[in-house]
Amino acid sequence: MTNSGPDSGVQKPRGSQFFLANTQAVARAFDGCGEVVTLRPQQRLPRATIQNGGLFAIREGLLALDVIPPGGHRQILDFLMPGDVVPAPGFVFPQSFSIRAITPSIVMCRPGNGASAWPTGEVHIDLFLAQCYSQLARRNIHQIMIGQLDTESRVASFLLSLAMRRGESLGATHMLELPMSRDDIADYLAINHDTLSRMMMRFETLGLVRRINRHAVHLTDIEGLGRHTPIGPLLLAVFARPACAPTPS
Amino acid sequence: MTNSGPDSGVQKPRGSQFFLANTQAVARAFDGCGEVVTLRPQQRLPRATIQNGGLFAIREGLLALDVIPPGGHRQILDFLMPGDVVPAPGFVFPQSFSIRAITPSIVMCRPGNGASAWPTGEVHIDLFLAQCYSQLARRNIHQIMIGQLDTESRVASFLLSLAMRRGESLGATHMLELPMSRDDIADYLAINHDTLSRMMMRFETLGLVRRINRHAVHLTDIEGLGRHTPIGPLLLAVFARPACAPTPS
DNA sequence: CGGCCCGTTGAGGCAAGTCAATCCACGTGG
DNA sequence: CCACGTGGATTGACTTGCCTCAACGGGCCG
Repeated sequence: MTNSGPDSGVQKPRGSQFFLANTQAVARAFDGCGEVVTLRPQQRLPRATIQNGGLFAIREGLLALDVIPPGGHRQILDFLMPGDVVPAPGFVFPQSFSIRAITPSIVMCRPGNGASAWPTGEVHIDLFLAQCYSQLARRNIHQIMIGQLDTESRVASFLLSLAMRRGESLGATHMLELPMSRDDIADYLAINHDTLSRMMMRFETLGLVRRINRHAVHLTDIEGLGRHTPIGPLLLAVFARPACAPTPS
Repeated sequence: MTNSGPDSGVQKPRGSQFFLANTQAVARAFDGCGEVVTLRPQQRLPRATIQNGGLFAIREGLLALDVIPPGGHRQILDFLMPGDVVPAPGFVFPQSFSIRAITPSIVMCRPGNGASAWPTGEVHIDLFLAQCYSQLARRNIHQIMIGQLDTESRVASFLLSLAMRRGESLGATHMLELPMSRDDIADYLAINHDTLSRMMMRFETLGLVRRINRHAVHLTDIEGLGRHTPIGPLLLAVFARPACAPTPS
């Protein structure tokens, strides 16, 4: 891997500017064509809304995309942030899927799945294709994390990817909020929360992170964390920019 | 949803007819706008082709979508069959991803990712949105399989899902070809091939399957297999129809 | 007939899961 | 301002399912 080294920090200055642009573009595209839902923590999008199909765009807040298969444990497929767009048709079995707010959130819901839902030829559709690809890319990475990394690598990858998604470029150190509970993180990483806790403690004794409180950690050694995951480059490629969005012409 | 209950068996006569229709629609949409590549077993799509981006449609054969992260093991994200369409932008890190033929295959490659690649307003774009959603749905299910099922359930789920994808509706018994190697299956299920082998043997002694030869098994007790996976309804929803395709109006 | 590759077994170890106890942060009410 | 209760987080002891590694077997092809 060529860029977990010292030069990996070389900043592509895309981060927050692009992020903002993307979020706003999404908001514009959804404007006036669907309901806007406000959610309080732990509240879910109404099932009816989900079963209507369509697209969900995150306007504000942090949310979790949950699945609870019949007779199974909860699993979190993704954490959603402003600018993310999730297509309902990906939820093949709507009663098992839900979108749950972790912090107070605003979600825009746009009905209709096909291109016909948009005025023909409009750029919006490219935007949503890009979002769709982005979702796919994230699932692919997540799959790799779950499928072949051990606990240590998973946790390190998670912390790094979250820091990357949070927008700004990464320095040597980074303050990271973790609004979600340990259970949420554990369910995202497909490990149990005891093991997660042990691993976080281990990272602390290794001097990689410092716990501020329940909902915030200070990543004191980004590069060190990077050495604990084999997929640093992949994470950068997927999470360091909000989407494989088309460059606006 | 309405189709997990006992009435879910109520056959939407989707199976093979729809499957054929879908495959043909995809072929038409790709016709004349990109190269057609023929692959022999274990051959991969040229890296250059993948890095060009665009979409890949399977015309014939069985293929595997591989990832080999830098320094990691091979992982198979999906098995691809005729009618499937995979968007390259999902491969965030093209040098890690590849499309490999398992049986002799034909793949159509269409350049361009955005809607602009298609004549505006054409139905094709709906078709590909649907395919994109279908990919997403499959990744979601796969995630659940890897993330929370034990070995036994994974193998049972795999056998069932493969039988479902093969088109026809399932009876009490089913002849299933397994053109891929045990290693391929193991890498798809994120278990090692020793464990997989043990599990297949176990299913045989339980009377659930009968091994015909290296590349074929007879599923002698579909319902029994179903009792070994908690996610039967999910599998049906995702795999029993080729895609969440738009109903042609 | 012989070699090779793929698949099947077996023995043993370890990482991670389970279960249960404890700790701590935080809010509440006296 | 402090005792108290609650729920999340941490820790420890124990168990186990799966991986590892190594040997064996059996088709398949030259």
